[in-house]
Amino acid sequence: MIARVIVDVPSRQTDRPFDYEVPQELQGWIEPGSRVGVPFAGRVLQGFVIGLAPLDTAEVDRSRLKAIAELLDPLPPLRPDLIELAEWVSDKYCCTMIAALQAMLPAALKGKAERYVRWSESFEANEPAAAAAVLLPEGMREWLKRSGAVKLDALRERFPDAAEYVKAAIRLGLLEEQVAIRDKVSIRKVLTVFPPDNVEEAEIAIEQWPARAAKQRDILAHMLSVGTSMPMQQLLAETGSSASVVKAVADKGWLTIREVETERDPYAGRLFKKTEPLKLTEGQAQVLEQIAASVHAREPKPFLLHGVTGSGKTEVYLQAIQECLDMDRQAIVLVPEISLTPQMVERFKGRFGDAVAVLHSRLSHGEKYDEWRKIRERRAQVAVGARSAIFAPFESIGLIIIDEEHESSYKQEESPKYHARDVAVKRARQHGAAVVLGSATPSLESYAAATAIRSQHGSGASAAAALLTMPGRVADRPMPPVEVIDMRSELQAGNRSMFSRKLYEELANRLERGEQSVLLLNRRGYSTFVMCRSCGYTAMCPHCDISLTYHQKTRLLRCHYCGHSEGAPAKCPSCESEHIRFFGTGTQRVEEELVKLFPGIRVIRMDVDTTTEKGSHEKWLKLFGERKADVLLGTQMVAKGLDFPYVTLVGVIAADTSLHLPDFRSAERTFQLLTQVAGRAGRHELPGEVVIQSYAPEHYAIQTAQQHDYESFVREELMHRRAMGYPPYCRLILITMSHEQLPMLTDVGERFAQRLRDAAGVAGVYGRVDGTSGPKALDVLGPVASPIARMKDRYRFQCMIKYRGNVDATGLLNKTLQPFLQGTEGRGVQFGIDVDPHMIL
DNA sequence: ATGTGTATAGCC
DNA sequence: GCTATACACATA
Repeated sequence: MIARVIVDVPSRQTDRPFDYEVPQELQGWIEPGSRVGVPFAGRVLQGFVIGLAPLDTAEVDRSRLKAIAELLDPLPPLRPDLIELAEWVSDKYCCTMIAALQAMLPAALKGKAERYVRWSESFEANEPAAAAAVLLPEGMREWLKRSGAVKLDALRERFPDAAEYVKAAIRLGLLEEQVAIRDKVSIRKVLTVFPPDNVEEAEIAIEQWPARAAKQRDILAHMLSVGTSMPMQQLLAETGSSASVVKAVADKGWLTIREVETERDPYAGRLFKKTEPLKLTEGQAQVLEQIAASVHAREPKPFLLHGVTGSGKTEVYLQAIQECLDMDRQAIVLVPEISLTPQMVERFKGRFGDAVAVLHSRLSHGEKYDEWRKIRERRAQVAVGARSAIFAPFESIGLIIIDEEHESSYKQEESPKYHARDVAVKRARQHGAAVVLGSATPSLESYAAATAIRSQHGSGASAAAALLTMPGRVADRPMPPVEVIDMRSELQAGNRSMFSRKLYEELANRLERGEQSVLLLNRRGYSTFVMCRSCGYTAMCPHCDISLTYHQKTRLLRCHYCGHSEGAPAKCPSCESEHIRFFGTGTQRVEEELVKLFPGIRVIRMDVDTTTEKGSHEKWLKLFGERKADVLLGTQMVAKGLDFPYVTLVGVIAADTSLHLPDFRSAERTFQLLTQVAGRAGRHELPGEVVIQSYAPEHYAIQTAQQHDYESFVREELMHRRAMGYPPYCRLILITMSHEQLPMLTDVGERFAQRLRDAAGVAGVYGRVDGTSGPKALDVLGPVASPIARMKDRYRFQCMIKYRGNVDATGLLNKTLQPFLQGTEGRGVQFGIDVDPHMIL
């Protein structure tokens, strides 16, 4: 038997299965999905078995075939459907198979090889004279014989200058080298104390316990009164005793101490109040009925649920999931990372209790691994999590929900650069599951897929979807009135503050009434750079074409892209002027002004500076929820999914900073942000109000957001996209190439682009793709210098593939790239491919 | 002939 | 990505 193995080498050259013999003792253990250690180019690497085959089908000669060295898990961590999905991902997003496979597993399972050496008993037995003659540093011989296999690192640490001796001993055979793959984290074990089986006897023993061992007696009595096992730590805390005392009782045979496998539970000790299904509004009920019907029919059908903010989408999700669980099938709920707040988790845990596994990036590797195991071992039926939860190892998925489907956090920016929405649609097809894409502001791609636009052009990013709408808020609460303030006329009227008179007034009102406000600063455009006010010098990264950002906490300048950091200069390095200024974050400046205008105001500031610590995000929100602050001030993160009853004012400081970025989605992003943040006001009894400040109040993205008019926005935006020839009227693939030397890069870039055009020509699809609809076509734009023209000391150029209609663009790209990289032409040039890119910048 | 450095093919 | 290998060049 041979196994086809994908090895853990992130390179296109090794991106294919390698054949290995399955050794006798591992027959029956190894299956598709197993994680193994295999010898590869003179070392041992982790790999994944993606298939088994008879020995005679091996692609290389028997003599060249090596055997699998190690099996890493008793149960294969990948299910067959996930292997198939990985193949689909690697195809669609032009990434390596290993990158796709790794994306499906918790990081804890990315094992690395560790080297060991051990004293060879057999060598010593066969050639005792030679063994005795080998020169080794003082004490090493004894240590090695005593300790069995020792880590090479440990050996080096203990005998720092022994390299030559050790190498010689290995060459001779006196020391054996071993390699094993070790995981980053292991299953957590907790010392646990068990009470005695025979309670009566123990009670008698307590009566007769020697008086001078009162502490021991107390511990046994405590264990008896509790009656169940408990962690050692807990016992010590409850009795105020020490471990040696417990051990003494155990040695007498009255208690048992054992290591017990446990889970790291990030929500341990938290009680979630059980909630019952709420009565649905008519709109909610109709939507639920359609989704439930699809779940029951096991139809792999996508729905686009367009529900205004506050229309009660979450309750619909909850009840749809219940339908799914009743059929003994499982459900995945994706939420944007940023809105994966305790509030959100509480709603799911409250309804489904322990059946919920929560997966998000703030968990430690170990915690994530444990939540993942809960799913694989069928102890959880609902996975709630960010992007990567789409790969939750369920057996039979009935429903996949993507909340706030327009969020850009569903697109992974590293390889594999997948979009969770598209993966969801594919996975749903595999399982016969329904998909619900929910949003108050659907992405144009999804909206186009759910309406006629797609059928006209056949080029939507997602499959055709059915459109469901919930136009009204729960309890018929009105959408909050939105006022747009023209900041240009504020300036004309002599107001040079960042607050308009209106916003100032409303803030003052809220303070007086004891109500709360949310202030949003559209962060893009503001940054924390360093500039000299005499000569205009700005601090740049020496490795990347990007300005350094200033971190107040550490007083360091850091590069966002490569991590380079340096001390902040006291005077300008260029002109020696003292007038060098460190511009703080935008939110910081707003906070300063708020405090100046409203002395005594309690402000919670949420931005990257204040929320990097684990749990800090939750902490601030909790404080705000308890009304311990008057204003919640922040960047995008305050716009998402928050729900506080006393928030009656939402202010947007500068609505249009994101409007004029050179990105075709900038209007869409602005509209989404404004609509979402406006939805934070007046969700409960108290009516809400929204104030938007802008320098471009006539822009359609701001006008339509003011009217809460999604349809009008989409109509206008689609016209622009069509005129400019942008998605959803075409599709894009961004190819970024990088090299240390510019001439080499431009040369290779030109040649590769030409090769692509030739390939498209041969396939008969080469042609201009612009706004007008037409037959299928593919165009290659560029190469041009990337917006960040140098990163980590490498120059960057990019090409854009633009295509329309049913063109296999990724296939064409793969077929062109493969031979290009094989040959000597593309030497040293790194290629990065982003299918359906989000960041054009 | 032997050592040191550098480019690169092939990894099963 | 990494390593063994080949080849170039210097050293004795």
